[in-house]
Order: sequence, then C-alpha cells, then structure tokens
Amino acid sequence: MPDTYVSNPSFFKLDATLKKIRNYWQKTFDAHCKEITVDQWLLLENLHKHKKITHNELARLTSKDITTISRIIELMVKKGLVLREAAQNDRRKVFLQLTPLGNEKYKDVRPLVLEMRKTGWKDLTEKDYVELTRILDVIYHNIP
Amino acid sequence: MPDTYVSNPSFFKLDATLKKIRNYWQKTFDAHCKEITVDQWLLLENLHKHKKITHNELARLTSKDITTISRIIELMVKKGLVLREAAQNDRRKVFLQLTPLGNEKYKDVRPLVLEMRKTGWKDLTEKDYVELTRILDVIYHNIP
DNA sequence: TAGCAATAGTTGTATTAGCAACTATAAGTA
DNA sequence: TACTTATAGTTGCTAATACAACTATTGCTA
Repeated sequence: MPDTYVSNPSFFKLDATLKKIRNYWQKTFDAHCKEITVDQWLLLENLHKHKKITHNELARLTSKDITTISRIIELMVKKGLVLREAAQNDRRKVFLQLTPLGNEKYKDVRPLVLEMRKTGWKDLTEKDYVELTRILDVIYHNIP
Repeated sequence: MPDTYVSNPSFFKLDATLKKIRNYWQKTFDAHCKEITVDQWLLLENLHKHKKITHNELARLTSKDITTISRIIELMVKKGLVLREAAQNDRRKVFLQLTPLGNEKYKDVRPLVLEMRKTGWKDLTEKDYVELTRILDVIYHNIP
C-alpha cells in the first residue's frame, strides 16, 4: 500500500462527514420542533423495530456503550417516550419499550429522516451504496 | 433511488466504523502510555503541519467547533504541548504553536498512527480509497 | 451448599460536541 | 468621531462517549 493512503486522513474524512450529517439532522429536528436528539432518534428507531429489548441488546444493536444507553434511555424515560419494565425470570434484566407517546414520536419524526437520507444520497447510485458499505465493512473488520 | 438505500442505515454504519477506529486508536495510545487522546492527536498533527495558526483556523482544518478547539487546546497547554501567543497586530487573535515537548510528542506518536492506518486499510486497494473519498465527498456536499 | 465467576445495569469522572450568551477588539459607516 | 457591525475567543449549559468501579443477581463448580 502506497504511503499516500497511510498518511491520508481517512479517519478525518469519516469524522467530518458524520459530523456534517449529524448537524444537519439535529438542525432539521430543531427547526421542526421535534424535541429529540440524533442519538435518541437512533434508539427510538431500534425500539420501534424490536419492540421489547434490554439495555444490553440495544447497546449491541446501536454500537453504543451500555453506559451510554443507560443515560440516553434515562432522558427518554423522563420525556415519557420509553418505559422500563423489570424482567420476571431474571431480576437483573430490564426490558425497554416505547410508550404510546414514543410510538407517536417515531411516526412523527420518521418522514423527516427519510427525506434527509434522500438528501444525503442525492447523485449517488446503488453501486456507490454497495461500495461504501463494503469498504466500511472491511475497515471495521480489519480493526482488532 | 430505491427505498432500500433510503431506509438503510448508512449513518449508523459510518458511526459504527468511526467508533471502532477511534476506540482502537485510543486503546493503542493507552497501551503505549502516550497520554494523549485521539482528538488531541488530530490537533497535534495539524499544529505540526501548520506551525502557527489561530483557534479559528484550527477549527476549520479539523471540522471542529471553535469552543471544542478552545477546550482541547486548554488541556494541551496544561500538558505543556502547546503554547498560546497573543497576536501583535490584532489583539483578538491568539496564535497557537507546538512547544518542543509537543514536537517530541508528535514524533513519538506518529509511528503508531501510521501502523494503525495500515491496519485499517489492510486488504483494500488504491481504488477503494479513491472510491471512499469520492462517495464521502458527495455526501458531504449534498448536505446543506 | 458455599464460594466464585459471569452477567445486567448504574454511578463517578473525564473528554468531546455544539448552541447561546458573553467580553474584547477591529472594521465599516453615518 | 460616534455608532453599528463583524470577528476572535471564552464560559455556561446540556448531551453523548468510554473507562473504571460499584451493586445486584444468576450460574457454575468444588
């Protein structure tokens, strides 16, 4: 591998792109008074999809630390979006699920998210999507 | 664009990959007792390259908020890596530059970074690098 | 059964992130 | 010159991140 790749800041480009996306999403949420953060949205999306899961499972699904999950969920419980429910057969576990308000919020915010994804992918093809996915997967699995 | 791309979590994959890289870098720094964070390294790298720049310029170069720069630099000054120097002709400006210790730190950490970049790019080609760069650039510029 | 390891989750602490509000200085304009 | 606007940077606040240390519970094993 030529030194140019090695010295070229791909990490930086990933970081800058992600920050741009994150900022755009947050500003759009704010502009539409959705009162939700980008990461809270990610948890909302996963809770909507998986219905009833634990902190640990949510952490694995979102690539977030379980302590981070614990704190974001705390905020979402305070907002009335999420319900914590102790598991019957294992008193260490806590099941998480969306409240009716949480489900409403999901339906309310989702169209915005679809629009924003479209905006980001404008002028890119299916092949580009496959390529990006492939390359990121290789990088991900290269790292111990 | 088919709905699969729109609904597919490319944001999530970017986030997960970046987190994986960031974690790996930090753990490697820690394992070698470099006493530096990933973002402090990014500033160190830019200060080494540009010698003498302001907070604002550093913010633009790193895609970071100027408040974030201000606080990271604060920590680096405390560590003796960076020197703040008031500009002569404009008393609002502060020039930043590496101390001799900062330059040492750069030379000390850089080999680790090169190694880690190689690890991440293992099994990927020059074409992959160009593709990734191109796609991320398009996404970046798609976003208002 | 007693003891130890593993698992689920929380709390403490430090770092990064970004917005709003602030001070200080410089530049442009009536 | 006086007033307004723009620029450079800091501070307050809230959120997300990650490691370490902790509690509580479960499972394994001698």
